[in-house]
Amino acid sequence: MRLTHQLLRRRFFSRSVHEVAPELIGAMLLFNGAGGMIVEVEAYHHTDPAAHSFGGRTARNAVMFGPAGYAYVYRSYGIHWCLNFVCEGEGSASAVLIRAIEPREGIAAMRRRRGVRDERLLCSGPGRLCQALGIAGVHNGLALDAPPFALHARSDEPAVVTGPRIGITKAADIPWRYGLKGSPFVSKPFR
DNA sequence: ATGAAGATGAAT
DNA sequence: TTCATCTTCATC
Repeated sequence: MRLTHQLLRRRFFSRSVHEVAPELIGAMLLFNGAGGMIVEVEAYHHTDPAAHSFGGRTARNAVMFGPAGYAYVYRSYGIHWCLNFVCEGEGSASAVLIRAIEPREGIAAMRRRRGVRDERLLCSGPGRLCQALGIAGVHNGLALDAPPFALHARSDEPAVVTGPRIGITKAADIPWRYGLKGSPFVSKPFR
């Protein structure tokens, strides 16, 4: 893989979550050398009733209230782990949920951790991609610009599509899911 | 102490 | 469509 493109630093994430989310489409996410291109994300602004931080600071969402550029990892449905990138200024408590990546690096390790061969089933979904990359609760609060994380800016501007979010009951109609147009690696098709 | 809901995924 | 699985948070 060519690493000619820029590493995403804290400044990249220190902006509105609605600017950062679409710009993450096409970026490269690596964790301990395994990962791929981000093809689907969801924006969670603190004013959004569906955001974990909406009801105020708790033990679980504390990282969301910290500075931008850190990983917020939480347990979903008692079984899965989900990865977010904290954005905006400290105290804003807004983040982007990483929902799917197109596998590029460390595919053998991903298959081993996931127990499936089909590349479309490796990282297409927030729980799946965490399992494939080996991301878990112990990684909550880690900086995104230092190992084991490595995030690289996209070199071209891809075609981005939007739609309502997945698995949301409150504010389900808010179209803050962003995806790479035509990608077969999104967790659910855009329409 | 208890209970209901939950930013999911896999099987049926 | 059902269900596994369990943390989190509000309520009693």
